[in-house]
Amino acid sequence: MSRTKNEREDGIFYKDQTESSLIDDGNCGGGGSGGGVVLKKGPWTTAEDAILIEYVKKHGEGNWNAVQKHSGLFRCGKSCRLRWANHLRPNLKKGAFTQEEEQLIIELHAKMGNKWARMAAHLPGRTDNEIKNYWNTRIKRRQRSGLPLYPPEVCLQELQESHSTGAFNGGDKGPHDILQNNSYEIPEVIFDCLKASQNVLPYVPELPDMSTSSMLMKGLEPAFEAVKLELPSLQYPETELGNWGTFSSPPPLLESVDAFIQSPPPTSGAESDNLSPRNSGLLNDLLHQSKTLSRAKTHASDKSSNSTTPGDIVESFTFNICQTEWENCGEPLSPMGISATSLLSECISASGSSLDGQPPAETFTESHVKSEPADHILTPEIKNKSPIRLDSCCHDTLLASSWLEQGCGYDKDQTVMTNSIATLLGDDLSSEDKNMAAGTSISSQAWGRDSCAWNSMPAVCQMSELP
DNA sequence: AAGTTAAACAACCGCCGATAA
DNA sequence: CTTATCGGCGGTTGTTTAACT
Repeated sequence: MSRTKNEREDGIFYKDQTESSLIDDGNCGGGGSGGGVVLKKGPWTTAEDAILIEYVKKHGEGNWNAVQKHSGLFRCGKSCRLRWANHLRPNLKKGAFTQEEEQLIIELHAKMGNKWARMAAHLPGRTDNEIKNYWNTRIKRRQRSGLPLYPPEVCLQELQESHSTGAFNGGDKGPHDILQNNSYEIPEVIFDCLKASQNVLPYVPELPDMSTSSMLMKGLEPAFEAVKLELPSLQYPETELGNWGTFSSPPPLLESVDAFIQSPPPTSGAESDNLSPRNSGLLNDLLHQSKTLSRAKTHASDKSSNSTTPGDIVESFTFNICQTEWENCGEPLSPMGISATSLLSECISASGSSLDGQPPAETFTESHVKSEPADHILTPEIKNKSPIRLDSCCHDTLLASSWLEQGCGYDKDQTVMTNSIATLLGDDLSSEDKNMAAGTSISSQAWGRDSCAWNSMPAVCQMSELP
């Protein structure tokens, strides 16, 4: 699509241009640059563009708030900067991304996450906004079709790079790492685990930002990570929500979860850094994982529900693997602490307390990162490893102990757990979960022990309770 | 042909860090 | 040292168009 509104609408105001003009709210144009002047919003006209171009030619970039003062352009400085950066500045490359660019974006995103500006620096002529839009569209598209966001080769490449660059060197972050993540604080407890389990979690640079469930998913399906990490928190594809018909849990429940997830932890501000917006991907974890699990579970019995693409099959397959892995962990059935504790226990095991001198993390990686067939993963060897993880699953110091203890006692007192969850998540969940506990709802499928969604929950707790 | 959905694009908003006053 | 301002960034929303039913 090469359409440009300004070309088409040359000189013609859009409806909202004439109606939505707003007094500068201070956020835009800062400092009342207009002194109450009504600043225009909405699409730019070519006339405005010309003014801005002329202004920049004369005065150069920067000092954007002066544009309105000196050029007669009724636009706030921010708007001018954005317009210039995204559309008017020279050497901008227009048109669709080339395959090379797309590949680069994927690779860069695997390294950097949602650092659009940094990614744009690697793509001459492209803007962060373009890349961001591309990526968001890609996410939707891939998610809709049930495909992993990252191609396997990218995952492998990242894995190899993370190994070869020593990116897992604990507190000694290399320049590469620092450059890319200089604003991130890596929780020590997580990091220590990671140091010992490099193979499990190949994408070091992303670690501070990802939910623990995402970390686990990395181990299970590296390509899946970005879907969870980077999906804008409120851009839930409606088709996804539609898939909740498979479950009895409606979207509002998830919103509650999301609110819970995104609520700043009560303990400290530093932790909120770790719950930066990108961590909002957890809800998407829930959505996508649940959807996929649902597909996986219902695939055999309900082939008529949706047309199934090969990608769907692959992903469902993958999640059967994932699910089986969790089941094999034999961890508590509670909504709390499953995937995360699995992961952490994996880390703990690998960090020196592994049983029988086995390298569980390595095995883990061999099985999943390399995307080996499920029959490999489902081998008894793997299953036999489950006690190792189970062994330390409840040692997770990151979880609220009492709550976790309740959670670990799922079989004994799920009601207690249910009430705890309900306290946090509200009545919607409460009723759902009670149904589940009572075995009266099909949501048990979604929220029971097999549930990736529930398994994702502890990530929140853990991340928020990190020191 | 009309309605619906997905994709692409543009722009705004809010937050945050840097820096000048 | 504090405050205000600016610029940048990432998230989100809204609009338009193309494709599909």
